[in-house]
Amino acid sequence: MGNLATPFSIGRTVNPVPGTKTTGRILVVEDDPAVQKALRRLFETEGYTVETQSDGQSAIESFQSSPPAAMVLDLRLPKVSGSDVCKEIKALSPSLPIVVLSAASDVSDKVLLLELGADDYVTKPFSPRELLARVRAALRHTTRAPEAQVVSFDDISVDFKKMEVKREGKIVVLTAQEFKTFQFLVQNADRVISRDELLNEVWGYQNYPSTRTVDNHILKLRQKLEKDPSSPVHFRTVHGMGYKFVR
Amino acid sequence: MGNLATPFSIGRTVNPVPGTKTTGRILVVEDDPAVQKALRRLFETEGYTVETQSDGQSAIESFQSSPPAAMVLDLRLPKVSGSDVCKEIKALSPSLPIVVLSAASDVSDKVLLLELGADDYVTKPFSPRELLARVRAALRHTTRAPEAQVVSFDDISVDFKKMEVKREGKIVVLTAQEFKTFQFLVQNADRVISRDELLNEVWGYQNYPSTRTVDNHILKLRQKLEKDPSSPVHFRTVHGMGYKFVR
DNA sequence: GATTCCTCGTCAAACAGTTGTAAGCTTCAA
DNA sequence: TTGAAGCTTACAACTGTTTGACGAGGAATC
Repeated sequence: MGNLATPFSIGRTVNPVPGTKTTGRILVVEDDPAVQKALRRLFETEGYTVETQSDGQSAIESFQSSPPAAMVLDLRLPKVSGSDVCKEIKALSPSLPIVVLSAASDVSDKVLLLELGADDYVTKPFSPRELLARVRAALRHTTRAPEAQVVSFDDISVDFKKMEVKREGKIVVLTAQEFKTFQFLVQNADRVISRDELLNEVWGYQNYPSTRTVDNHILKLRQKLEKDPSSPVHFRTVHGMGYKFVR
Repeated sequence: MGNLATPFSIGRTVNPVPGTKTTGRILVVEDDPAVQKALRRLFETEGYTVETQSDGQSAIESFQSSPPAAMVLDLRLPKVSGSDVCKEIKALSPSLPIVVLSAASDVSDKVLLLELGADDYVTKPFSPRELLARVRAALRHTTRAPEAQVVSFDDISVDFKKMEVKREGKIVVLTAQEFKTFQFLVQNADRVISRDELLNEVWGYQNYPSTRTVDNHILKLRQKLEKDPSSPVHFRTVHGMGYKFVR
């Protein structure tokens, strides 16, 4: 199910898997409990994980302890104003998408938003769908990595845009999950990857199946892509550790 | 504001192609230093080179000494007005994309903009993402080879200008939404496109229907354009991912 | 080298999620 | 008021994923 390339696993850079669903953790900063609740529901029903904070100070702390995939920020906040939160966070992490909620009067002032560094905004009262759409758009644009679109090796070539894998010139049909797994492995070639990591990165937070599931997907990939699936060359097992993809 | 995502803004297709390189030099003409700074940051984080000028006179001089790839121009400028700058530069170099920043009151009449020769405009306050999108779109105009106005395949031909689709020489009537969907798919042929992306790009922010709606439109397109709608050749389903249009 | 414990590969049934389709509803404009 | 477009809903049909069982193969210990 959902996945997102959690861009922020602890202390390591992970290649996001593009083309996956845009789920992930969203930090909602809003002081009105009613709105907070509504926003939580809105995003959760769409498969996002939601963290809420009611004031600017805790928002920044939360951001620092575990950066979310995107942020929805009310400009009217107690203590530290939303504007300051926005500026501060954008200074720390320019690529983090921030969508600002504001009263119409807040943004009457020329280009305030631009100066804040916010990516987008909706004015209250806003349509839930519009907010959703904007958050999605914001996420999508940052998620899209300008990575190689086509990778070839051996007699195999992969086109990530088309989501197409060829072997000896013939198209090999991979399922969505197989493809995501393959893509992650390819983009992390030569590195040993544990089942847990695969589950985290390819499957994501939402559902977390057993490690046997990973085995099965590796099995399928071997069957479909290895010359001799019983003695795999590319999809190597690292006993007691996980798997390693070698070109 | 016009809907960015609709393929019909300003008489031309906004085709958000992912992976498009966003490089080039942008000349920003803006007198407010704060806004100037914010714009610089906005574009620079996206990989553009930015040159700023604070008044019309220097803008024109800068343009003449080294023409940029695109221009962002505030209408309210000291000395020479933005309008005059726009006219003058468009006279010198009609193909240079110019996106105008204006207060809502300035452009009460769209005709004005046409007279100026501006390619697009955003009114303050604007969403940074929107400005970015419009500049990108404007750049694509000139950067890209002009897109085919007529596309043919199989026994189908589409004339995007006329908004006319023919099958076996006979006109097939598509509704507006069907046509937009079709157009987006055709212009992103071979790429797997998720329902979310379609909703964002074809439907846009203002209304954001359920993903089932997308299915229905695909259904209609298949019925109208596929030889055998029950085993579609062109409008392919990519299970768990979305759709892919193949010629 | 034999024994034991653990990990991994494999399979097919059960389950869950996704998509196709039709029918009804809402909206908007004529 | 009516009709067309397009959105929503419901559900069946389908496809892919997960699980659990079992045996084979490694690793560690003696």
